[in-house]
This record gives sequence, structure tokens and C-alpha cells, in this order.
Amino acid sequence: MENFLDELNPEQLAAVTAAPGHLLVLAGAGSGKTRVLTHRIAWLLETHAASAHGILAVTFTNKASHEMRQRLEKILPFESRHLWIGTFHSIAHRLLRLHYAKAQLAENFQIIDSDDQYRLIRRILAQLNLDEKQFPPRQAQWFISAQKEKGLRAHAIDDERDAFMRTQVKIYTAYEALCQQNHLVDFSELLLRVHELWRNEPEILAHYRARFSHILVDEFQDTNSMQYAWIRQLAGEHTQVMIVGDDDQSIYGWRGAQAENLAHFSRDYPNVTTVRLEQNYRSTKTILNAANAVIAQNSDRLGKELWTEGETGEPISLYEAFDEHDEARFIRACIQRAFDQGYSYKDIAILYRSNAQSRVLEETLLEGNISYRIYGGLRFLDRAEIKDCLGYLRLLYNTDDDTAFERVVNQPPRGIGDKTLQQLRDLAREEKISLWQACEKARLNKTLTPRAATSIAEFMNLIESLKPLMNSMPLDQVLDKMIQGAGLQAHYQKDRSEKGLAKVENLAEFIVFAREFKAEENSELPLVAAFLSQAVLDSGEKEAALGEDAVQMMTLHSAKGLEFPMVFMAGLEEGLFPHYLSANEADGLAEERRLCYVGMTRAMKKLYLTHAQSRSLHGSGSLKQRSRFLAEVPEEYLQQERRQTKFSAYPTQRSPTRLQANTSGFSLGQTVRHPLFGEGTVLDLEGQGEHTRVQVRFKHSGSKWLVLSFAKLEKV
DNA sequence: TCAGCGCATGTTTTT
DNA sequence: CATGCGCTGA
Repeated sequence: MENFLDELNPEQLAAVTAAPGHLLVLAGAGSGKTRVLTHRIAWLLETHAASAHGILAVTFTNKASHEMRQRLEKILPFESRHLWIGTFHSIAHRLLRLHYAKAQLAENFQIIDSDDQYRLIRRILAQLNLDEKQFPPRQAQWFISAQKEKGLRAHAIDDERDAFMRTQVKIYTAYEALCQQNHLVDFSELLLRVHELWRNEPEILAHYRARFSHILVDEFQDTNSMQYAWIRQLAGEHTQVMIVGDDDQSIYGWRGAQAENLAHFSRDYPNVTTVRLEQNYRSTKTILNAANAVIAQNSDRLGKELWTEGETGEPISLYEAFDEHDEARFIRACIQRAFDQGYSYKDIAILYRSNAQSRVLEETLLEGNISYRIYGGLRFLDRAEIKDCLGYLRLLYNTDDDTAFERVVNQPPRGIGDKTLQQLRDLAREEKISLWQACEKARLNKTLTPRAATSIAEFMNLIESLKPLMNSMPLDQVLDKMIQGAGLQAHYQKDRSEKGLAKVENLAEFIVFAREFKAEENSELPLVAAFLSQAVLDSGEKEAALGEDAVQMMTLHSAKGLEFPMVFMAGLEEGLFPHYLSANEADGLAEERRLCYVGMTRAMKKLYLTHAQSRSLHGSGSLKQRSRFLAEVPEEYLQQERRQTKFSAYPTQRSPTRLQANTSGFSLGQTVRHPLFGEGTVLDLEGQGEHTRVQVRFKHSGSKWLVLSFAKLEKV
């Protein structure tokens, strides 16, 4: 075990081998924070300071918890599966599954995402006869989440103040009742429920306090007040808490994160040892010094100055583009030059403030035949057609799930419109029953018009006929039957556009996804339930594409935690970055600056900063001033790039190597068959392994790019 | 009941 | 510019 300590610097070693007690690790960008966390766990286990059973490690994203588990597997002599590692939400979910009755929940409770939550709130507004213009559903949604994060139930809120507050509380009250009645739990509810469970059932809390001797929390600057309270509650007298975070990388204040929690920790826990990790192993001196200079403009920092033993490196390139197209062409030219000099595309990232910027960049890279990958945007499981499938599945699992019912009852359109639905809603409300039960009742009472009655009967028959299949065949086959039976497939096939085709393909991919789904080992849930909850909690953000050589494009926010040899930060203009909506509040501006710091510190070797004199946003062009952040970078680190006129001088021909290197077994010109699109010819191949993509021209459906590991392609 | 048209609107995102 | 939402007419 000694050799795993060898790889640590003195500060890291101090954190990993810290004496019993609470520990605060202020870890700067690129200072090895994940390493410290995993090594600390390994050290605790090796020295028998803790048993695997007694460790709880909490992260914010599924990606982070997967990574932590993987890295632990490498240094632990045994499997890591006995450790509780997960996101706040997945751990809360697990606890609620174990103690659902004591938490006042039905066994088959469902988690809803913010989209479902939004629909639910709109339904309530309609029910309460509230005008959406006057009371925007988004605002109510925000209000409810904010209250839950403060630990406040509707009845506990002082609503005497003003009419606005009274209305919000009224909505909140109705929302609470509806969720409870439908066995639905939203994201903030997961945490709040557990919080209340522990408060109301002291013996359960005592059990977990005794169990967890060590709690470790990553990215502590991102915790909101409920999460802070949660850890505080769970940490018993003998629990040792270790938190890791960086106040300079707090970029989620706008969604409730309280970076102050980092400072509160030392105040609220006795005898906290603080360790600062200030040696950076990622960036050149130039990049690091420049980033330090920018972040130094912020006040109220906990104080940390990163340093590196690395080389000085190249200066940071600054380019003032004429407009966003010129900016994109400059970036493309730099990427092509870097590629010719031996860089891989996957070593290069383009970061931007807002998603809208990706369009022009994407088009420009496409013209230059540079493969790229855009992160963010709608994730697979968030797409409407996939959520329809999940809706059906939820209804099969629990017919009283009104959210699911509303989603799919008329999708595809089957003649059950607003009027019929409103009748059902009224009936359900009067009788205090679910919409499904209201259907049954209406069927008996014969209160519906004959037309609607037939449609409802057909719909109910469909669901009833699919239900028994869940116990008799694999999930993917149930889904297949469902997609056919419900007419989803036929519905989307009617749309012959690019979009319609994509939807049909997504449905097919979803079936493959279901086939490959494996429940976690320690899951006691029925398979469908496990599938449904994982689909909500883990929206399937793909791992940073293995083996796929593509330029990585993403927002500055989603770049946190990543690193790339070469980084472009585009659109450094006042109004865009810092964003005009954040520029007014002082806090907002400080957060934008931290975002800039996060972006700069992603770069290992070479950083490019670009801005445009004019940029057309939503149609009309406007003149832009360079971002104030550029002025905060000391000039000695900058090198102004000259504007060139002929960026198109670089060859735009596709390099032939891409065509050779594939292990797919398919070759150009080959005839293939796809279950949906029929026969076609292979036009192009790229990527390797499970990321291999083929372009096929189908006889009837045009040409498409397909991921081989998803698409069921056969050779003909 | 639903498709199609016109109008307003326009950060960042995870669970 | 482009998308999404609400309203209107068939």
C-alpha cells in the first residue's frame, strides 16, 4: 500500500493521511482533488480507520461518482461495491426505497424530472383558475424548489405578507397534494423527504449515524442549503466529514449553490483541519498566471494561489475577429494547423458562454471536414419521443401515475382531446381518484360522448394488454410491443422529414438501450422500477467519447472538471461574457469571472482567447466591445494574432486515414439492411470500436449516419 | 380535435 | 435567426 502514497505531494499526503477529525480540502483547479479523495478512502481502509461499510462518498453528478468508483477500483485490493458512492439524489433515492413506508411514500413511488414538474404545475394553475401570464409556471416551479431547498413545506410558510406570496403558497400546497396522491417525488423532494425521515424517525437516523464513520463530499462549493443540512444531520458525534471544494470554481450560484458553505464548514464543525492544494499539475506557467490574475479581481475569496513547476509554455493567443464567422474560421485554421503538427482532435476543446454560439462554429468545422462533438443540449433520455415511451412504461407500472397518463393518453393523437380530458380531470378531483380510475368510472357511468368513450376504451385495453407482458418477457421486447401497439412508431414514421426520421431512429435506439440495461447489483427493485428511476436520475450523459477523435465543443459550465491540451474560449465580449443578465448584480459578475477562470484553467498547453467586433445575435448584428476579462489578463502573457484574409487556404479534403482505420467489418459500397430503413449502401465509415459510425444511403429513407453499436445493421 | 399559422422570445444545467 | 408556444380556422 505504501506505493500508492508515493505518488502524492506533501499537501496531498497531508490530506490523505490526516489524523481523525473533520477535514476541509481547498483544492485548486488541476491540483489532484479526485486523487486525494480516492486515496483518502483507500488509506482509511488500509489502516483500518474505516470499514468499506462505514464510508459514504457523495458527488454531484453521476459521471463524477462513476469516475470515483473506477479510480478506486484501481488502487483498492478488493471491489469497491460495498462502498456507498453516489450523487446526493441517488443516495436519497436509495434511502427512500429502503424506508418508503416511514417516509410516507407508496412502495411504487416515481421520481419526476423538472419537465414533468413543469407540466404538473401548469395543470394546477389551470385547476386553480390562475392566469399563466400573471403567474408564470416557471416562477412557481422555482418558488417550490427554493422552498424545498430551505426545508420548508407549504404549511410552514408565512404567507400573510402579500397576495403574491399567498398565491405561490396556494400553488405549492396543491402541488404537494397532487404529488402525494400520485406517488410522485421531484428532485428536491428526494432530499427533503430523507431530511424529514431522519428528523421524524430518530432510530433510523441513529442507525445511519452509527453506520457511517466517514462522509466525504466532493465539489462542496456546489452544495445548496438542503444538502448542507443533510450532511450536518447525518454526521453524528463520531462521524468524520471530509469536504473538498474550490470557492473559485463556484459557478452554480444561480441554481441555489452556496459557496459560503465551504466557509461555514469550519464554523459549524469542531476542530476542522484545513489543507490547501495549490500546486497545479495541469497548465503551463503562462496559463496559470493569467488565470490567477483574472480571479484575483474577485473579492471575498478564501485565498489560494495556484503555482506550477511546469514550463512557461507558449503565450496565450488573442484574436480579434471581424465577426463570428471570422472567429470560427480562425479557430478552424488553428485546429487544422495543430492537427498537421500532430495534435489529435480530441485534445482540442472549444468553450463558449452560451449554446447558441455553437451553431456557427459547428458549420465552420463541418466545412473543414473536422470531426467534432457537441456536448450539452437535449440528452437522449430527455427527448420527447423517449419520454413518451417512458410515460407508457410508467403507466404500465402504475396506472395511477397521472403525470404519465396525461403525457401519453393522446400521444399519438387518438381523439382524446382537451374536452374529454377536462371531464376526466374534474371527475378525478371530485372523487379523489386517479385519472385512470376516473376513466373506469366514466366508462361505467357512460358520461362520455360515444366517440370519446370508444377512444378511452381502446386506450385502456392497450395498457391492460401490455401490462401482463412486463412479467413475462424482457424489457426491450415489452417496449417494442408497446411502441408498435401504441402506434408511436407509425406516428413518427408519418413525418418524413429529417426530424421524423431521427425520432424513429431514437425509438429503435431506446429499445437497444433497454436491452442493455442492467440493474445495479444492490438493487432490490423490480427491473422496470429500476429502469425508470435510473432513466430519470441519470440522463445518460455519455462518457467523453472513447476512441472517437473529435474536437470537443461545450459551454464553459459543462467544461468544469475536464482538461484539454488546447483550449479555445470564444466570444469574449461584453454582454455575452460576462453575460448581460449577470452583469448588473455584483455577485453575478463575480460568478462570470469564476466561469472565466474555470475556462482558462481547462487548458494544459495552449490557450486561445477570441472575440468578435460584431456579432449577430437573433438576427440583427451588433457591435461588441471586448470583454473586461481580457483586460484583466496581464499583457505579458498575451500575443495578439494577426487577422488573415485567407483561412480557407488550408486543404479541406478529408484525410484518407479516416477511411482505413476501422474494425467494423463493414466496407464502403457494401449493401446493408436496417430493421427500419430497409436496404442501403455504405457511403462512409468513421470512428472505432463501439463509436464506429457508418453513413448509409437507404433506398427509401435517404442517407443517414448510424452508430454501429446501436443500429442493427446486417450485411446483405 | 388538431394542424397550421403568427407572434414573442431569446443564459448557464444537474439531479 | 429559429424555436416554441398559443390561438384560430377547418
